[in-house]
Amino acid sequence: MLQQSGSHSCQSCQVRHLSILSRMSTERLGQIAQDFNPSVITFGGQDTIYYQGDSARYAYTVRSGFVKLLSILPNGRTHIVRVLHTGDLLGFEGIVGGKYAHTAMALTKVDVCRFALSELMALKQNYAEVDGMLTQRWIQSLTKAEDMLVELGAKKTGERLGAFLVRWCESAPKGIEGWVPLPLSRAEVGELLGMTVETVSRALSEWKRQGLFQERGGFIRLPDVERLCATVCNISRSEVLNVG
Amino acid sequence: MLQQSGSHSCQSCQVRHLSILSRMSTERLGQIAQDFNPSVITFGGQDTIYYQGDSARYAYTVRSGFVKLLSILPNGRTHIVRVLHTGDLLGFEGIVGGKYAHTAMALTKVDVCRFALSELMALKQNYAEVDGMLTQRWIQSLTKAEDMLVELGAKKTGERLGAFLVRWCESAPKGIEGWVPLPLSRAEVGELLGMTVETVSRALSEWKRQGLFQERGGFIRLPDVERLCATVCNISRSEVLNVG
DNA sequence: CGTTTTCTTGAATCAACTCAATACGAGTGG
DNA sequence: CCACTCGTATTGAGTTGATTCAAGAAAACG
Repeated sequence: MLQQSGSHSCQSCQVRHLSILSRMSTERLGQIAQDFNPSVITFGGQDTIYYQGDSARYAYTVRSGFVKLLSILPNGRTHIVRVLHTGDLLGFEGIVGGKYAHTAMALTKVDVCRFALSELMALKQNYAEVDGMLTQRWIQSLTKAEDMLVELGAKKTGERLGAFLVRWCESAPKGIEGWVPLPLSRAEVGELLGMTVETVSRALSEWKRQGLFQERGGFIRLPDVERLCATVCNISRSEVLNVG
Repeated sequence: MLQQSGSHSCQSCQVRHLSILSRMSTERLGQIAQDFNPSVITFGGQDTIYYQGDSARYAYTVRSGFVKLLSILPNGRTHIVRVLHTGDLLGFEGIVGGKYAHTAMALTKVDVCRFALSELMALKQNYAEVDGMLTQRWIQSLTKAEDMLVELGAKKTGERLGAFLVRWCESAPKGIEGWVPLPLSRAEVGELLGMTVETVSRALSEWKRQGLFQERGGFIRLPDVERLCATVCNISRSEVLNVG
């Protein structure tokens, strides 16, 4: 499934406040209309948005749904590098080296806004607001990647899974009554956190039994975050997340 | 040990070609002299350049020597996030959030060029060459961090160590006859790759016996990279433990 | 409804860790 | 120069956390 619904107007975009254009005034937005021609495209779950190594012509912003970025090793193993949702930018790394660094795959039905990298670069040069947002995004992605690196390098499986769940529930778009969508299979969680399906399943089952974790049709809930953190490594929430 | 040798001239800088100013013409360089006032500072091995969480006023470029960036977890464990050498930029993340994300520590005697973040940001705004270089650096660090993430998430200890050695020998400044400086203790290699001192030591000793790895006073050499890779990827128990 | 995929659970195995002891090397001071 | 220390590296033995292999149970799908 792949559906293209033509060019949209940035002015009327519902998720612009989450995008790299969030700092732009409405009048400035009008100016860019001629040089910036994004398309809105819809992908179905499991669809590939682009492939690792493909020559990169476009970058994308997620309008709705979830996307995973994965790195495929020569030996066939795959690792999920990042999971993206509304407002996140992907494919931008193409401006250095000209190739996509990962394969981007839709985890759910996904709406993206697609635009040429060349147009984005022009925008960055001519509009300080865009340049500032891009800078901010990179530093944030770098910080996030490095945080993950520390997770993988210095923590045990249980701690990693616990920290992941807590962070996910805090950052993902919330549903009702604390139920948060988690469009990842056990296997995918494993690929993200560097552990096997079985290990993920065992830990989640155990926490379910202890009333620390609930799940219903693709949504999850953590009834007692403090206690989960304590159980996982006998430390507080802030320590699990490594925040001051 | 900390020694400040006052402001230097970018024009006469020996390592400018490796820095974020590499793309600037000599005449353009003259223009920035009034607004850009870097200092050259020397640190001794083990000195801390800045601390994780400190409010960030400066960024630095490594002129010579090696620097480690480390993340310290609440439970006391530390993880080395990156090792930097000549030409690398550090501390730049301070422009978002205003704090350093890591502790930067000198592994050897180190010369850095220090400049105010505010000055760097002004430079970035006024000179497209600098902006371009920063962008490039940023994407490269992100790509590197994500590569490391995959290493930690999807590979076993031997594979990680092997890959690290090969990469190090390819990217570090070379000495004579293939001897490359490695200013990291076994413990530090472990902190970088998420394994214990003992595991690092065991693998290196084994490879030494097999003639795949040599070491002399802080310098290392890989006589047969191909065979090392072959050995590392066939993770047979008898080979690793040398039994049978 | 059966079929397929995903999830769970158990048992056995193994890689990597911890603990512990020894060896090496650099530096210090008698 | 040797004995002493201190930090680092090596090596061994035992333990354990996580994996692999395998078999059921539960969802999801057409």
